[in-house]
Amino acid sequence: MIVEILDAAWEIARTDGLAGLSLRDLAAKIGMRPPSLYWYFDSKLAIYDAMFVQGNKQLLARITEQEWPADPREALRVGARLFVDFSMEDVQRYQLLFLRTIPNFEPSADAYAVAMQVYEQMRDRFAAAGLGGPTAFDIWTALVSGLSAQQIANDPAGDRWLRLIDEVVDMYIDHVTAPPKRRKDS
Amino acid sequence: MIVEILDAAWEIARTDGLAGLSLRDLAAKIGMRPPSLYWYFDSKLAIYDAMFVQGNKQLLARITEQEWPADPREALRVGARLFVDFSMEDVQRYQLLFLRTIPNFEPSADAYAVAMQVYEQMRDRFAAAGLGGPTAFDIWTALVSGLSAQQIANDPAGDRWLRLIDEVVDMYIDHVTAPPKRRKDS
DNA sequence: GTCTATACATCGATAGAC
DNA sequence: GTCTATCGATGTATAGAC
Repeated sequence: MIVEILDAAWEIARTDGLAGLSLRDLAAKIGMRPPSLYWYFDSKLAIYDAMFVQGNKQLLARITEQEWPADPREALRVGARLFVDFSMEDVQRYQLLFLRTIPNFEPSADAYAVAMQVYEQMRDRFAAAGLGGPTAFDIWTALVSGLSAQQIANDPAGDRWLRLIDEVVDMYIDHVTAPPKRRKDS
Repeated sequence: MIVEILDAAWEIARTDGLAGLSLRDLAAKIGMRPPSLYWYFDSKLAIYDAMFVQGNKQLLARITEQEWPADPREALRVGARLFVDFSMEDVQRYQLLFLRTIPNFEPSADAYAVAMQVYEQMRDRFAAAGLGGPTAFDIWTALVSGLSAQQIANDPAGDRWLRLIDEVVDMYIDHVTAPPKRRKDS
């Protein structure tokens, strides 16, 4: 039953926006009365919390199922595409997982733990490719996050930033594999 | 008076979230009754619209006032820092201007025109630095957008991504000034 | 310009019967 | 587990007096 509720919640979020989700509509969509929802969830925020977990688990599954090329360049391309695709697929899910947009909602400890699993999976996969330390990884997350954000905000139905992935990956690899340069301020 | 209303609106948004803005609270904050607001604005969305314009004008002013170094590398650093600083300063403003988070709100034509001015200002300044065409600019906006997004989402009070700006700019400049390489897929 | 009064919808949540 | 009934708050918006 919980699964049905969450499915309906996602569906409503996709049409009315994440903040547009109401317990009335949610209950109606599954042929229930609003109070019945409280048998499954303590509050509306608890529903957001469960959706947050669900979304992160979906992403985690993608990462696990993905076949990861041994070549670092190819691995990065695959990883970036995976993330941007996942974000574009469902903008409301993207908002819930990666932007702080619902007032008073922050993931519970349990939910946050799942999000951390996603982060660690990506970081470990990144480290396995031998592509540098924590700073390099922060730059990498900024690149992927930026491509997603621009794609979703400014060309949600197109591929204006999606198609830049290969070039960005090349830029990034050239950078992290280049010999360190003296800069005037160092 | 309009200015007072908008000031109060921003203040409420900063404490209750952008979506948490209510005409009741807004009127109360400036010693008015809710209906009086309708003398100044046609609706609540019109208030968001005015805030959207205000925020974009603030950013436009920053760009105009900024002293822009002649050296492209320095100019990019300054530009990136300007944008990330501006975003971090007021997360709710960042949400309103750059994320689509309020259900049913989209900027009016007039408001959108101001946003376009910002975009064109940045694009022209970028072109003036002789740093390449439209694709290069799209990559640049993705970089800056990604640094902002990560900084705000994951280290709002720190500088974990802010301090990566110099390195990212170097990476970017190395890329756009490098001789084009043959890639295996080209 | 600002008010009182109020309409009217919607919301999250609880009590308690079944 | 699900319901009816309902609370109390909140929301945007309008009519009309002053």
